[in-house]
Amino acid sequence: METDNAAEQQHEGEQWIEELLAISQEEKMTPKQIAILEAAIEIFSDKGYSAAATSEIAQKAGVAEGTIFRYYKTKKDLLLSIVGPTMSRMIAPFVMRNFDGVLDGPPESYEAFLRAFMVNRLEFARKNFKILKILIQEIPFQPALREQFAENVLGQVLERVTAITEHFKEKGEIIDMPTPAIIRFTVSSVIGYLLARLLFLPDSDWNDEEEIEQTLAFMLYGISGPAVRPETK
Amino acid sequence: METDNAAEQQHEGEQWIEELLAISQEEKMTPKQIAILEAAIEIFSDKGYSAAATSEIAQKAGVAEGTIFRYYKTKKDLLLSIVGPTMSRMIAPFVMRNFDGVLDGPPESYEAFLRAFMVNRLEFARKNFKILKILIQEIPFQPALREQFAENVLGQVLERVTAITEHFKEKGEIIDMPTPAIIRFTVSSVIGYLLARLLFLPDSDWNDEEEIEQTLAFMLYGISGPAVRPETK
Amino acid sequence: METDNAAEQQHEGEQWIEELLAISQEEKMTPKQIAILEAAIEIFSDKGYSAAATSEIAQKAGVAEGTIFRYYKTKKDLLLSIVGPTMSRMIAPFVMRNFDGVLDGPPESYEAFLRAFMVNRLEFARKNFKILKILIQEIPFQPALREQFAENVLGQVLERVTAITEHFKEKGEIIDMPTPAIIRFTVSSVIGYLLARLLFLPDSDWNDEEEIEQTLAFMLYGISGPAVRPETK
Amino acid sequence: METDNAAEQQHEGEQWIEELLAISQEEKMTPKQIAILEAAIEIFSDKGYSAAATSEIAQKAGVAEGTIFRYYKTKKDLLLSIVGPTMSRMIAPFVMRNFDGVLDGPPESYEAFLRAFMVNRLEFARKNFKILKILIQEIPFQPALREQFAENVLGQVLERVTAITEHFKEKGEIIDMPTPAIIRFTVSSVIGYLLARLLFLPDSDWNDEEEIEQTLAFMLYGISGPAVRPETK
DNA sequence: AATGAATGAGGCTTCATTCAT
DNA sequence: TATGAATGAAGCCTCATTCAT
Repeated sequence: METDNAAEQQHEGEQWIEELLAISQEEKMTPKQIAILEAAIEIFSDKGYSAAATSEIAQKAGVAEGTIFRYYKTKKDLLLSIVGPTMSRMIAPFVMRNFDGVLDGPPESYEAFLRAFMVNRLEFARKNFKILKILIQEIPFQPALREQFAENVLGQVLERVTAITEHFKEKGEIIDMPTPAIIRFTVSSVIGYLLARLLFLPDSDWNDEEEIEQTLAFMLYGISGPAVRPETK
Repeated sequence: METDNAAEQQHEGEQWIEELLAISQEEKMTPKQIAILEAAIEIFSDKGYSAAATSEIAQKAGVAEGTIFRYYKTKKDLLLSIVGPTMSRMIAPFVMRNFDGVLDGPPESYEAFLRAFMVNRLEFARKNFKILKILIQEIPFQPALREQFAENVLGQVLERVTAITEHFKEKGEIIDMPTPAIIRFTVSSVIGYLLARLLFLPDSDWNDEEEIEQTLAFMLYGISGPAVRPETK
Repeated sequence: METDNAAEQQHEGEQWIEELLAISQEEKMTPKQIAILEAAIEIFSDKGYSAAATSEIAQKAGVAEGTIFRYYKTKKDLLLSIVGPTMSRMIAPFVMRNFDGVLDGPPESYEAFLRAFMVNRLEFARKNFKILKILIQEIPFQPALREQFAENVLGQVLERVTAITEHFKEKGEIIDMPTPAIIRFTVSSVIGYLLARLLFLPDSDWNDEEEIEQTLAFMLYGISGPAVRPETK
Repeated sequence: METDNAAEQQHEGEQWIEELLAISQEEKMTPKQIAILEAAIEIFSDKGYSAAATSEIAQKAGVAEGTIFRYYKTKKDLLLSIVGPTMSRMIAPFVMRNFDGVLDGPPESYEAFLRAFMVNRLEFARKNFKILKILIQEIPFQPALREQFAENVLGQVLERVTAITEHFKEKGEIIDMPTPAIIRFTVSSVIGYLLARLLFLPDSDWNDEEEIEQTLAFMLYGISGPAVRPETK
């Protein structure tokens, strides 16, 4: 964590590099390849995939134009090499048993589960912000991405999340409403927070802990005041 | 409503044309100009602004490529001519007094207000879905759009919505939480519904009335079940 | 003459219009056609023939784009309609007997002839400056113009000027040097003055009468000073 | 000189290439870049800058159209890269001390100076004829060129030439007439010769040495014959 | 006679990709 | 392995010219 913060302060927004370095050791990436990815993320994120020029990426990476195409057959390959693995890591917690890494054991309560989930994914989103931006921008236009997304997220993740949701519904912690709706509500709320936090107002003073608690309270109890709460009549 | 649905079935996703035709009568658009806009919306929405070729737009519109540039000085002009006016109409209800057109009078309750708002904006989003998609995709890359968005939405709309929210907070219909957070929660939930309804699963069988009621219930009372509701302990 | 000066002061550099109006009465030009010529001269002169757009000419002339092509089949036609007649008028004095209009009778002396010639052609060049600029710019690129120029100037004019020059050579007023060289010297000197006067330094204070006398003195006696004059040794 | 003539006969009008090759060795031009310049000079000179198509230049140079833009960002850049350096070399003799390269020492007489100057600049103009043609054609329309011309020629050269002229005026070799007029006379005469020699009648049989002497005689003593020479009366 | 909407060929320029070094 | 010169297809845009009104 401390080294993490240090890295963040050194060059804000490039925290993804630690993840990438981990991969690079496994997959034997050369420094040039890393530089290319780093530059590509920056420029894809800034200008969009279509408007980004490979020549500009090469320049920013400090390599020759041709070098990019030694590592990635096409520009689209480069894009997929960036967002593909991130997509896998994005949904990693869901495909592990018992949400390893998110929860150390089986979640005691739905609230605890949601809280752990938010903390964990906020951290992830912060570290991979630029890549996620590229992913969101390009999913509508890249069938390859859409497919991978559909298979993984709408396939595996939804299945897993549905199971969890229904588990807590049976335990009475969640009201009796169609599971898809419940998932939609929670996902909307969490993503709403992430977008506000990282995209729309990244420079505000955010008290993450407090905001997460408020968002949790909203998801669980809504925003109705005493005047309309049935139980307080 | 019925004619609306008929139109939808005729050519799905081109409902915007009725809005546009209304404008065309006011602003005297020629059939060719309408065809250009129609084609541009389709192609921008499908491939993204940067990846869309003016030659393809011309072909789809059934005009010569040069004709596009008689009406719009540049490709970017064409983009702005599409999303600019839509942006204005997007926020139109917020800048009217008492939400004319959304509510006939001042809203009796926060719930009634939210319900009217959702119905109204869902209708709007449905009619302008492709343009809204273009708008969302391009806002990050087009300073001109960002500016207009910041001025209008973050300027006028937030001010208006804040006032309404605080009005109902004072009346006790909304719990005592920071207004920005409350706005974030409601906006997230509404947009979450719109996206699921129109973008992610447009082909599902949606019972809009019921979904809206459920979303309202979520926003007001949350998803906690009897096991955790404080008052039922 | 007085009206002439008045016109000059009204809008400097458009004196050609009087010549044009004279023609228009003969050739029945409509006001629109005159406006087109006027605009074309301005724009051809400013940006060059190739870089001038017919649309800009139409706009400046206050006519529709198509109207130009009712009077002139092509853009090149328009050019030729401007410079062709001016070319004829440029050499007009040479093809008249006894230089009518330049000299009232046969020239008494070579000096008198040169003086009258300079005064007369300076006046002409001043009135037709923009057209002459177009002519000089385009002669290298327009075979039609080159042909007309070769036929008229190198044909008729040179013949006439040669005759005059040799007439005065026989009378001993001009030294015994090849006639082509003599013509070259005088033409260079006269044109050199015209260019300096009208093109390079049009805003200087010019005393035309004095400058013409000095140029005459140069042509006749050169610039050698007493130290090298043979006769003054 | 002989090799020079040989080159001229091989491909007429491309003598500039020797100058360019000298530069290319210093500035490391590739053969393709030289071919592009060569083709551009030819075509700009033939059709004028505006009417020249980069596609035609590429074809004549034997390269792909895109290659031009690797070396020159824009078509205008290509133009400036051709005429800019030539402009510098055009005035080079004037900015050197004592006219190095034109005169070996300080000029003994005004006549000797003028003779050396004519020989030297005729040689230069012959070698750079096409580029000079482009320069003259485009100066009125290219502010960048006009500026450079004004700064260099009207700035440095005039100053230098004025000094020389006044030097010889003091020595009595030049008559007492305003210096600007004297400069105009000489420049007109020299340029008149160059144009006749290279532009108007390049195919005549020219005896350069004799023509230069005659032109010198004209500049110094004029064309008046014995009948009107004051001193011979 | 005059218009101006429409055309489409052609202009300049960009850029992903290749390949000889 | 890495380079970067070279490519040429494709992109955006201009403009002379036509033609129905």
